[in-house]
Amino acid sequence: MSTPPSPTADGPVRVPAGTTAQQALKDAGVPLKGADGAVVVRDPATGELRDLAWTPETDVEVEPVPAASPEGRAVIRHSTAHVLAQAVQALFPGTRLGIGPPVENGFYYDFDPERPFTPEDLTALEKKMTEIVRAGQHFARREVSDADARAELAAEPYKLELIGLKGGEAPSEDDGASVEVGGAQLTMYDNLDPRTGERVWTDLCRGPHLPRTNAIPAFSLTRSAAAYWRGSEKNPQLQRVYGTAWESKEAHKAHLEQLAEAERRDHRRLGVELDLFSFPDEIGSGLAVFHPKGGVVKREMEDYVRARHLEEGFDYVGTPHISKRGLFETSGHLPYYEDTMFPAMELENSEYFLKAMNCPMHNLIFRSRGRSYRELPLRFFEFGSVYRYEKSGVVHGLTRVRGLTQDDSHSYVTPEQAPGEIRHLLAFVLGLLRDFGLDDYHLELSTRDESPKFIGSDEEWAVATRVLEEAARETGLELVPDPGGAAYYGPKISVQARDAIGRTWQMSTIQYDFNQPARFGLEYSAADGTRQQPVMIHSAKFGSIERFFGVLTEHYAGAFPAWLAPVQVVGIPITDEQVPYLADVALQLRARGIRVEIDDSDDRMQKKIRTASKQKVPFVLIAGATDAEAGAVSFRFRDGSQHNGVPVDQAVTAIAQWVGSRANVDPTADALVAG
RNA sequence: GCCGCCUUAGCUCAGUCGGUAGAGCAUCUCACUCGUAAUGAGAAGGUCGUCGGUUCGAUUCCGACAGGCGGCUCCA
Repeated sequence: MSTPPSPTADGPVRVPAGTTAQQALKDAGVPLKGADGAVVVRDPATGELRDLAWTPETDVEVEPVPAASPEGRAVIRHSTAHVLAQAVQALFPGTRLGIGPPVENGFYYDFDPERPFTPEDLTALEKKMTEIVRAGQHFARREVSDADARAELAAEPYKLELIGLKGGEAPSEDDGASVEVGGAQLTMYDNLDPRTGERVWTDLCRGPHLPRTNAIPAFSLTRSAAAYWRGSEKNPQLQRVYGTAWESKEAHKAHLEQLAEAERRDHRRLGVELDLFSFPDEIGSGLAVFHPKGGVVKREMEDYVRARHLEEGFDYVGTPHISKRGLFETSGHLPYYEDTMFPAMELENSEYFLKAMNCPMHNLIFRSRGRSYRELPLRFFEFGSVYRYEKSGVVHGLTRVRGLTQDDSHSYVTPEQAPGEIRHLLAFVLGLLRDFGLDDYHLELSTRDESPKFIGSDEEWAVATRVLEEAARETGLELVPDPGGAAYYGPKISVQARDAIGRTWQMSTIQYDFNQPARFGLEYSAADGTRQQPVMIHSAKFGSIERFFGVLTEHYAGAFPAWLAPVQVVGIPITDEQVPYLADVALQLRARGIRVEIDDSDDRMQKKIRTASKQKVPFVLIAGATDAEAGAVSFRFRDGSQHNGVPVDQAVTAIAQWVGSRANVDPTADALVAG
């Protein structure tokens, strides 16, 4: 017996009036089970998704939506969220319901329980959910009037609030409320016992849902945490339970494996294992120290970035870490950021702040003497250390710290030069990211919204935004709008890079600023002898060195490219006899600038290989008596491949060339021979 | 900042129903001298995050603080 081909899986299916969508799909041979099976249908008249039990009043053509599609997964996850809520109310009677939408890779449901959930509670909930899924309860849609819904949900204050929202302003998409009360008509979803038809549980919900709970192929709960009701810190906090659900057990397993991989790559874990950096309590939260091995990687990054800036026409400058209050008043930062800066120190009747941004100091360098149009574009660059008093709950490894170093530059240009300068900066930062092995990215354009925090005229914003947008479009990269995400002084482009396991990170930013030049009274002499105000373009290429360090560590899972690796070569003697021989090889490598160590410990050589592998050293050179007599060494690479009996001078040259090429792929026996 | 959880040797973690603690790895010493991911034996290492309370006695129970983790809010 074979499943008939489903030519209609992607095409429309006719649902006759008075027939359920499910029956019509079945008659048309559309699969209803498995990852390709339809879970809901799209009503082309409205574009909305409908339950399979939907029975149209007139003939209609619908599109089946398979489980293994973004919308199909969202339906599975939304239905699983309902099962979770039912399980919570079964195990913890009296718990009130918040909202429970699908999200990327899963779902959550917010609750107001008697007490917060423990990990054991989650295990018990998962078990209860499995029972509910196995029971095969029907999800039954029921339209209700607002008044009836209010009566029915008298004990659910949060749901009542949502009903209240429906009448007034539309619930915003991003607080998740729309999944419950998105339409004009309120609906309830009843979970019915498949044998008795008895109503087991019910929830205010817009739908659509799977036909039955046992149509949920695979799910698990992942964690619980607090979340503000409707996303505002002014509101009380509810207990949010996160879970994931998928169209198949395989997809579920693959997702859990991806989470495990992310954990293995966590830069905080690798930072300890590879002895790269730490956050001593004695210094303070969010303040990193780099150990010698991390210091090597950091310095290689900085050296390369500094060299590239010089090649691209930037002038390297230097500025102090603290400044008097007036500077940040002039720049206009203080009213916006004083509470996220470290508190002022009082000295000699002046208040000094640790700097949280570099631009004001660069402006002073610009202003230190008269400037000519002939000097423009004038580009100041430095590794500027800044300090930001991040709230205690947001500090996170190297990606969110309180002390960081920006590879920060400010280009001063004429208004006419601005578009060209932005193109130049964009090409530069994209090239830099590529040089470090990040080559998959999209751009985000952050603009102002109606908030009063943005300064400057509408026209100025319009010009700046248009200039940025045009330069961004020219790259051909995907451009995602981010309204309201701009800095107070101007719009920005940010580069979002995708790492080796598909996560995106905000890296570079390019900001167009017409405000600070005015506030600092910056000017240059134009060709006609008049004094003109330059435009200032802020740009951080990595964002912060610390953050980029963390991202690279995770991107490469700690196995840095050879040119960045803290230790590039480890020499392993078969017996102590070969230590002097390897020491000589090491000397030759060091003469070529290679970072090499000899493992002359009294471990067995197998153990030394294991140690070098765990340290993710790109080149292991092994030498025994055979090699020494032949004037050769034997290579072992990270992937376990070997290249034995290589004459020393060839080996030294091959390694030096590989490192010098700044290749971001792992060296292997084949690659080295080919190279 | 808010909510919850966590903090025992350098790392990962046991354990003590209240009577001052243990393993593996790492470190050090000795033996072994070995051809591509763990040789064996021994030693050393902890005022159980800090401060306070309860108690005859606190690493254990309670509280505060610090640091960490997961979220939320925030992110120039």
